Amino acid sequence: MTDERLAVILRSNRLKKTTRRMAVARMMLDSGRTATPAQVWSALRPKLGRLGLPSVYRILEELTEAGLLTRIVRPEAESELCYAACTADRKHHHHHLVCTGCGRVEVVDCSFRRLEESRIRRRTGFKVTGHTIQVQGICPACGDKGN
Amino acid sequence: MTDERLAVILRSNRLKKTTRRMAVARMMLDSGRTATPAQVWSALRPKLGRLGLPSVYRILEELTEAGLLTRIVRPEAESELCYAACTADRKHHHHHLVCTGCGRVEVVDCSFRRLEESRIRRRTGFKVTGHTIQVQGICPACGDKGN
DNA sequence: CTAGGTGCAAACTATTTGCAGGCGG
DNA sequence: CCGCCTGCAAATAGTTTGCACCTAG
Repeated sequence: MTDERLAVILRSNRLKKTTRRMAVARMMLDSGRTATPAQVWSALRPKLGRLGLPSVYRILEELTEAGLLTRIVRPEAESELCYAACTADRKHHHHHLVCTGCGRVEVVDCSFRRLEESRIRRRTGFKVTGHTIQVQGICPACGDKGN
Repeated sequence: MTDERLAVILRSNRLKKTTRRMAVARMMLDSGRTATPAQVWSALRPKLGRLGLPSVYRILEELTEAGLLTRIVRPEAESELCYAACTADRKHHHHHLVCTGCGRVEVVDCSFRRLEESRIRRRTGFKVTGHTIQVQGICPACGDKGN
């Protein structure tokens, strides 16, 4: 994504185009990988001079709110916040596929609703209102390295 | 589950049959609902006299290790530990269906592997190594109440 | 200019650990 | 009576908040 497009998105979410926001957004969008607040902080602090960890938390949250990022749950560290860029259309329900080797994130569209909801209702009587699917895997690059 | 059966499971996991462990296990098994450490603590403290919150954390962890409980992720409070009794066979891969009304937990067997893994591999090249599915819904009892 | 952004310090929350004393087998 | 169990206090880790100063628009 271009800086211009990014700036437009920030503006339409009433967020000023600041050095820190642009840097965080750039890093997340360009890497296509998961990152924790602490990881973002240590990656950007050298380049930005002073950078507060609380600012990183705030910015990641704002960018998520703005639809640029998404929260990722890593089963091995559920309690730690983790984000990834997500440029997929929000209206199109989808899931994230996370490489346990490098943190790379891919989007897969969702077949869960169609396939499972009626089956679950029939068997348990539960009316399904939502679901969270997080798929772990090894991306092609990491797979090649490993073998 | 009977107290005898419970005691056997504790013993086979090299855990002594103590008042606290039995009380926590009983509460979780009998309710069939999710509970956080703090909830377990406030429910049992009156009955047990002194009970340390750290003990509750330790016991919930041990019972999970012993296969009596399972960790539940609630999307609305991901960072807080939460457990539920899970008597389903571990070898039989399954998912948990959590009622957002009352915390009741049901088991649904897993159709994800069969249905999705090959599709994902074909489309993205990722080799799927694991997945977490948490389904939220409204149980029949809560549904009736609501309407 | 002025509202929003940011660094820093400090507060908070949930969780974990160390250890002295207690209790089950 | 030995070694696991537990309460308590304190430490930790991650996250959030308050506030004075700064900067984009």
